[in-house]
Amino acid sequence: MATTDGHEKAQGGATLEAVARVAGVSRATVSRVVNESPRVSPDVRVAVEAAIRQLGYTPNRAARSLVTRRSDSIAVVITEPTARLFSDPFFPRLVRGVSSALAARDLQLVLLMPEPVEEARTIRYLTGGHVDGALLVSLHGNDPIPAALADRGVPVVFVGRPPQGAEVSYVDVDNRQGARRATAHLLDDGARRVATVAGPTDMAAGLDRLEGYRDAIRASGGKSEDALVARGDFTYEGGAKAMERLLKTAPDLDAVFVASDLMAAGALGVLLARGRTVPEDVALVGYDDSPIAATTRPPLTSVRQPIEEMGREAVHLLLDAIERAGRPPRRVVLATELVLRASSARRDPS
Amino acid sequence: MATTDGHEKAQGGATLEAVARVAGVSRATVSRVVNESPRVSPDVRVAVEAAIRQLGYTPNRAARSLVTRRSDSIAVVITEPTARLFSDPFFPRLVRGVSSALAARDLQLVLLMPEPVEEARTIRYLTGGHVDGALLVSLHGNDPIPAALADRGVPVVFVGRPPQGAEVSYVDVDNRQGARRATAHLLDDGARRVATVAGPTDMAAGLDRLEGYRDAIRASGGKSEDALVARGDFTYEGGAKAMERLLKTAPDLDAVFVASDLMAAGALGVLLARGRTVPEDVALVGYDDSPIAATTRPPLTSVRQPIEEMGREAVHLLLDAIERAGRPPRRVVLATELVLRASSARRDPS
DNA sequence: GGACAGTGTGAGAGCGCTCTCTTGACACGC
DNA sequence: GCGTGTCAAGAGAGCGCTCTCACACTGTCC
Repeated sequence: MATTDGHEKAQGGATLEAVARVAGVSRATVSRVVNESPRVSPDVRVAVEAAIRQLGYTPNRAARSLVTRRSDSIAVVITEPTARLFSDPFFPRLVRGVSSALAARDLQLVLLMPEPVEEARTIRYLTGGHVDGALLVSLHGNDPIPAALADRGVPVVFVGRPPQGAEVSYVDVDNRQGARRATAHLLDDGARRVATVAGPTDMAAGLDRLEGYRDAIRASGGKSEDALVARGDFTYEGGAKAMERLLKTAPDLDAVFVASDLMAAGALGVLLARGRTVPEDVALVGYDDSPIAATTRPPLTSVRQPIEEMGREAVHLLLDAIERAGRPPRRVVLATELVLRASSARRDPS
Repeated sequence: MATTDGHEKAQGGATLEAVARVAGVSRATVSRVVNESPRVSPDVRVAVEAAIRQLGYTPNRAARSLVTRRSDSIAVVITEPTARLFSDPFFPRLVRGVSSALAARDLQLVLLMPEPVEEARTIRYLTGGHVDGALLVSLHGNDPIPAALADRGVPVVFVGRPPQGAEVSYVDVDNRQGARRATAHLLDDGARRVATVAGPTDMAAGLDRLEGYRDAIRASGGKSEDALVARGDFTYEGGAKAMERLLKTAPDLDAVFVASDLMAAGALGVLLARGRTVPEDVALVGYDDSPIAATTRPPLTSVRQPIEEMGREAVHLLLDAIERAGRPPRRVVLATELVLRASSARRDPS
C-alpha cells in the first residue's frame, strides 16, 4: 500500500509467526504473552517481549476478531435530527467521555450518524456482528433502531432515557430534578407567577423538564396552569415564539424556566423587545449551560449537565451488558448543577 | 453471545458457505455475487441473492479484512485541545459531512480523540493497519502524529491547513478570503479605523484570518498598524481582554473584525460596557456563523464556513490517496460566505 | 518407585473470506 | 473434426490469529 514496489513486510508488518521465530518459541507462546496469560515462564516472556519490540509487532485485529467473535469496537449512534438539535457542545463533550472510557479498555469507537433514510443499512450493520454493542443517543420515540437491535440480541445502552421507557439500560441526567431546582430557585427568589417554555413532547428530556417544573410549582403550594406552559422545539425561534405566546396567555408572569439555553436566548430577545427588563421584571433560567448562556446579556442562569460523565457511565453499562448477557437492565441517573448568573439574580442578599 | 444456551447460528449468523449450500452453488460464486463481479450468469445471481435474503446474510468484515488487507474504515483524529476549542457546532457538522461521504462508500468512521498523553498509543493504532487512512483535524504545530504517519506511509488528509505547511493533502476553508471580505465589508460600510482581534498564531486559521484582515486594509490604501491588532485565544474571555487592550491602544477605532464569534461576543460585551453602541459607534464582524452569532444583541455579522462540505471533500481526497498511492498531495480550499446581521449594518441604504 | 497432579510449551485445526488456478461447457474457424 | 478462445463455476490455499489438546517435564505422596 505504502511503497510502490512489491516488497512484502513494511506496512502493518510483523506477524505472530515472525515474532515466534525471532524469539525461538511457538506461535502459541507469543499469543500467550500478548494476551497476558499467566502460564508463561518469566524468561520466555522477556525474550518474546524483546522480539515484539524489535519487530514493532502489532496484533492484527481482523485476524483476532475472526476467531474471538468480538470486534473490540462499539458503535455510537447519533441520528441526524438529534445531531442538529444539540448545537451546544453536547456532542463533543459526550464523545469525549465515551472516547476516554473506551481508550482505557483499548476499544474502538465507531461513529454512526445515519440519516433517516439509511435506517435499514444502519440496522444491518449493527446486527451484523461488526460491533460488540451500541450506544444509542437520545432518539425520538418512533425510531425503529432500538427494537431491531433488541430483537437480534445486540447489547445496547441508551444515552438519555428512551421515550418508550422500554426495558433497557440507560444513563440519563436527572432532567426532572434539574428543572425542579431551577424552578424552585425562581420561586425562592420571590417570583409569583413562574411560566415555562417546555421542549418537544416526543423526547424524554422535554417531558422530564416539564414534570420537574410542575413538581416545583406544586411543592410551593401553587397549581400548574396551562396558561403558564408553552412548548418550543429547542431552537432559538421556537423559544421566541413560545415566549410571545406566554406573554399573551399570562401577561403577568414574572419568571420563566426555559428548557434550553438556545430557546432561552430567543425568549430573552422577545422579553427585551417587549420592554420587560431581565431579571427585574422577568427572571429567566435556561438549561444546558452552553456557551450561549454566558454570552447573552444578561448572561443566563442555567442547569449544567455532567455530559462527559454520562458518556463514561454509558460505556461502563454497555461493557457490563456485553460481558454478562441476560442481566436485567440497569439505569444510572446523574445529578445536575444550577449555575447562577445575572438573568435570575433579582433579590439582593438582604 | 446473545443467547444463553450454546446454540450456534443466531448472532451475526449465516456464512458464505451456508448461502452457497442454500443456493446450490460454490462459496466462490456467492463471493462473486456479493462483490458484484460481472462474471456471474443472471439466473445464478438471482438464486444467490434470494438465498442471501432468506438467511439474512451479512459478510463478516473481519474475515474479509484479513485477506484483502484493507479495513474499510478510516480514522478521524481530533485532539483534545482542538475539540475543546470548537464549541460552536464545528464538530458535529464536520463529522456529519465525513459520515455521509463514507456511508456512500460503505466505509466505517473510527473516531479518535486522543488526549495528549496518549499520542504513542494513537500512533501505534493508526500505523498498525487498523484503518486505511486518517483524517487529521486542525492540529497544533507541535503535534507528532502527522510525521509519524507520513513516516509509516499511512495515507493522511488534513482538515484545516497544517501549520507546518508540509507536503500533504488538505482541505481548508479560505480563511484569508473570508477575513478579507469581512474587513472589506466594514470599510465599505464607512469605517475609518478597523481593528482586529486575531486568533492564536500557532493555528493556521489564526494566521490566515489576520493576513486576510491585512490584505483588506492594504487594498483600501491604509496600512496595517500594530495598535489595531490584538490577539485572543478563541475564547469569550480572550475576546473580551483583547477588546479592552484595543480600546487602550486605539480608542478611536470604529470597527472590529474578530476572528471568532465567541471572541466577538466577549468583545461586544466590553464595548457595550464601555458605553460604545454597536453598530453605531463601533461596527463588529465575527467568524464561524455559530449559533452565538444569532443570539447576541445585536446579532453578529459573521463569516460562514462550509464545514459539512469540508468533511466530504476531505473524505474524497483521502480515498483518492488510498487508491492511488504515491500521488502528489492535493489541496482543496473552499470559499466562505458573509452573513449580514445587525452588528455591522451602520449605513442605511440611501 | 509408580501413580498422579501441576505446569510450561508446541502442534494443529479452524474462524469466514478472497482469489488464483483449473475445469467444464460451448461456439467458432479452418 | 480438432484446436482454440471465451466464459461461468468450482476447488483449494491461505490471510493471522486463538484455543484445545497433547506432550514433556518436575515434584509430591503413599
